[in-house]
Amino acid sequence: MTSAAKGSPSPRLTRNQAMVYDALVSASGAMTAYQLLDALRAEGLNAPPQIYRALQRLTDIGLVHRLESTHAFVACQHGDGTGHDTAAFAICDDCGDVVELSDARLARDLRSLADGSGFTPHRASIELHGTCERCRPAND
Amino acid sequence: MTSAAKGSPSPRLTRNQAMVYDALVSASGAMTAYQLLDALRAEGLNAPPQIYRALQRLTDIGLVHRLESTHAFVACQHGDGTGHDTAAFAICDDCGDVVELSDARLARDLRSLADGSGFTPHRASIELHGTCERCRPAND
DNA sequence: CGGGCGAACGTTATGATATAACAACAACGC
DNA sequence: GCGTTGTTGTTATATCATAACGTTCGCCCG
Ligand SMILES: [Zn+2]
Ligand SMILES: [Zn+2]
Ligand SMILES: [Zn+2]
Ligand SMILES: [Zn+2]
Repeated sequence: MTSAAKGSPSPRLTRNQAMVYDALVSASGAMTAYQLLDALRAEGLNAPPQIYRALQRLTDIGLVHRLESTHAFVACQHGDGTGHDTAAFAICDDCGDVVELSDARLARDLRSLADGSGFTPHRASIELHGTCERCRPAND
Repeated sequence: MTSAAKGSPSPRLTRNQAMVYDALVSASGAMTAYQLLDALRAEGLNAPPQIYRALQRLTDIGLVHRLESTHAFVACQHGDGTGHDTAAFAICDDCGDVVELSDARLARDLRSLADGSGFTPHRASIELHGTCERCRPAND
């Protein structure tokens, strides 16, 4: 029924989880929890916990990423959320567009940098703020 | 008088800014704005805007960094806050300790990764969560 | 000296983000 | 049927951050 509940490697989504995920996929960029709530009131979601619970599950299984620097959430741009341990996000401060970048070299550098100080990383949050290609000519 | 107002390249700090900065330097790790407020009530700071304004100025001039993933603030560990455009933070989820890492290779990789998608970065937020050296044996 | 002016301050109120807690309900194995 | 487990809907509350406004401070210049 929803675009996400089919034959993916992820566990099946509940109704609320699918609604939130579909909203994020339809959106061209990131959305905050309360933007999602506003968008989904018409479909029966009324209160923050319903949104945050769905987002928690979706981020746990890797279908959605949380952008710490903007308190927003974005659908994973790598299909089903499998296979990237170190993702970086390029966030355009002009238009809000978000691109998910993945790079093995970056992951390796981060790991070795952490190792150098005896740190064992479990997760990383890498967010670049700046201007995207489309917005650059305008404010050059 | 304060530890920061001397012959640095930064402008002199006001009384409130110095109080907040000193509190962060004294703290071994990061503090949230409201933790700072609680710590500085005895010295006359009463309301959130006083804290947030000082933090804004301190982060603008590079003496303090904001940790997006924990909504906390930490004094720059590179002396006076000059000369690092790409800092990464290793945050121990066990003890809260924060180490500021700086690496030219990481900065270069990030820049080339962004360039590859036409993105012009202005600032980066790189935060690693995990376990620090001292805490690792305990929960291995 | 004494305005004039811009930055910083103190205060009140409010906005934005996120979670605790609990009762009702559905799904499943037995 | 019946316990177990996880999801749901709901209310209330906690946590993080800023708007707005009048006052005071520091400092330059006439
Ligand atoms: Zn992804
Ligand atoms: Zn843009
Ligand atoms: Zn620093
Ligand atoms: Zn630790």
